[in-house]
Amino acid sequence: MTDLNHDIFKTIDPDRRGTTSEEVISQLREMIHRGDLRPGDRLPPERDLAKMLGVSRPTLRAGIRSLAAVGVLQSRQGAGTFVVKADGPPSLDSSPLRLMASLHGFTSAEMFEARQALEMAVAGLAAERATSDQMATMSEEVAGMFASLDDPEQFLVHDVRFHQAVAAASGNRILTSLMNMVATILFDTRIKTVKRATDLKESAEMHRHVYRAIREHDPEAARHAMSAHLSKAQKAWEAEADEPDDSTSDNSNGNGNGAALAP
Amino acid sequence: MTDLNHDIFKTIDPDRRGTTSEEVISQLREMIHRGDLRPGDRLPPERDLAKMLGVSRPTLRAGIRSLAAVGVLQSRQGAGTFVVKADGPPSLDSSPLRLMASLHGFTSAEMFEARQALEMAVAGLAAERATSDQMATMSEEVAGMFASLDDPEQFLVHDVRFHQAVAAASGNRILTSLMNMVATILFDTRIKTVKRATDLKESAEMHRHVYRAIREHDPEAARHAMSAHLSKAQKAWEAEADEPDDSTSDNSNGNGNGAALAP
DNA sequence: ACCGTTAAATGGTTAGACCTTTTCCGTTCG
DNA sequence: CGAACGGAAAAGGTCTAACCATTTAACGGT
Repeated sequence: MTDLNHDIFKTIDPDRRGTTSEEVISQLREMIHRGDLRPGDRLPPERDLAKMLGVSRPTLRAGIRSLAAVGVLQSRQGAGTFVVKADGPPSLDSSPLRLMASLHGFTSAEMFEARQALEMAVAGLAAERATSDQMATMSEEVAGMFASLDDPEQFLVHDVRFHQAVAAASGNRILTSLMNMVATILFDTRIKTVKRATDLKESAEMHRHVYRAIREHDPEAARHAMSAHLSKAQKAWEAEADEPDDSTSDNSNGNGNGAALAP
Repeated sequence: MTDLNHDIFKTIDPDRRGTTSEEVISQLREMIHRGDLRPGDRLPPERDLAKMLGVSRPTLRAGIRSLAAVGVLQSRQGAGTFVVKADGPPSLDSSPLRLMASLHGFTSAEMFEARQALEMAVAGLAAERATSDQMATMSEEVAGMFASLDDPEQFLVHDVRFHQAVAAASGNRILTSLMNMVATILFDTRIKTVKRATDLKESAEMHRHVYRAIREHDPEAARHAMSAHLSKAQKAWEAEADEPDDSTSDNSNGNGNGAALAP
C-alpha cells in the first residue's frame, strides 16, 4: 500500500466546469486513471485531502460518496477510505441495474434472456481459450455437483463456481463483470428454485455437457449447451413462480457489491 | 408529476442495520421499488425530506448523492431533485465501467470483444422479433449512410442510430443498456476512426447485410453479419491506433450519463 | 396583455463541533 | 519474555447553522 503524501493533489481550478463536488470527482477519477491511486491504496484522511484539494470536507465527502456508490472507493469508519481492491474478478455494482429494473419495469424474462446471451458469449470464448488449469477447475465443480445431488445448497455453490470458472476462462473480464451483474439480481430467485431441488441430476448433466464442449474447444457446442442449460433453468423457475413476482425484489442493503453469482 | 406530500416517508428506524446514510438509501430505493416515487417525480425539498426521514440534511444529501451517482436521481440547483426520467431507452452510467477499466487495465481488445458479443446477441434477437416499423427505421439509417459517404460525421450519426434501432428491435432493454454502456466508452475512439473515413462504403454495405438478415428473420445470419462488421471496425481502429492509447481516456465530466452510442 | 424585475424556493457549499469505530502502542499480568 | 488488556490517537460518520448560487414563479409596471 503506497502512501502518497507527495504533491499529487492539485488544488481545484477556480474556473471549474460544473459544481465543486463534480470537480472533486473528476480529480479523483483522474488520479485513478493516471495510476496515482491504485487498487488497495488508502486515500489520505478526509481532513487532509480536503485541504489539499482546496475544498471543504463535506464537499470532498460528497465526491467520495459518489465514487463509493459506483464501487470504486470504499470507506471504513475508523480505518480510512480505500480504492477498491481488485483481487478477484472485478465486479460492477448491480444496484444500478436493480433500480433501473424497478424504474422501467423490466420483466424477469428479459433478465433471463440477457443472462443467457452473456453466458453463451463467455462459454463460446471459454471454448476457444480455456487453459488446462481452468478446465480442471470446471471439471472439479461438475464433479462437486454430482457429489451433492442430495444437498441443494452445496449443489448451488458448485453451480455458481462452475459458471465463474467458465467466465474466467473466457478471458474477458468485462463480459464476466456484466454477467455477474445480471446474475446477482437473479440470485435470490435462484436460491428458491434450487431449494425445491427438482432436477439436480439433469442440471449436473447439462453442466457436464458445457464442460465437455469447452474441453473439446468447440465454441458452438459450448454456446448451445449453455443455452440449453439456461433455458431449462428458466423453465424450472417459471414453473415455480406462481406469484406474479416482478423478480426485482430488493434485499441488499447498502451498495450491493456482493459476491459474483451465477448458476 | 404527482406531488407526494402524503405520509409515505417513514422515519428511519432507530435500530438500523448499517450507517444512517445507508438507511436513507434503502428508504429511497424502497420508495422507488414500491412505486411511491416514479420516473419524473420530484422529491420533496431536502430540508423537508430530511425532517420526514428524521435525519440531518447532510446525511440525506449523502444518500441522494449516492443514488445520483448511479443514475437514479438527478439534482438541479434551484429546481429540485428528480427521479430520472425513463423516456427513451434506459441507460446505465458508463463511468463505473470506465473506472474499472482503468483500475484493472482492461485492454481495448476486451472492450471490442465485449461489444461484439453484445451486439451479436441483440442482432440475433432483432432478427427474431423486429417489427415492420423497426425494420423500416433500420433501412432508413442504412440509406442515410449511403447518402453521406462523403460526410464522415453525418455517417457516424446514421451508424449510431442504426445500431440503436437494432438494439431497440431486440426487445431486450437490459442487453441494450449494457451494449450502450460499453459502446459509450468506445465512442471517442470511434470518432477518430470515422474521421479518417477510409471505408465508409464498405461499412455501409456491411450494415446493409445486417439489416437484410434481420429483415429475413435469420438470426444466425444477423449475428454473423454483425460480427463481421464489428471485426472489420476493430481492425480499422487497430490500424489507426499507432499511439499506445489504453483506450480508457476520460473525457466526460460529471457522471457520464451521456447519449447511447454505437456504430 | 406582455415583459421585466424581484423575491421565494431549492440545491450547493462551508464551517466547526462531536460521536463511533478502528487501529496501534504501551502497559501490565501471567 | 510474551501475550492480553486498556487507552489514546486516528479516521470516518453525523449533526447544527449559516450563507451562496441558481432556478422558478409571482408580482407589478408599462
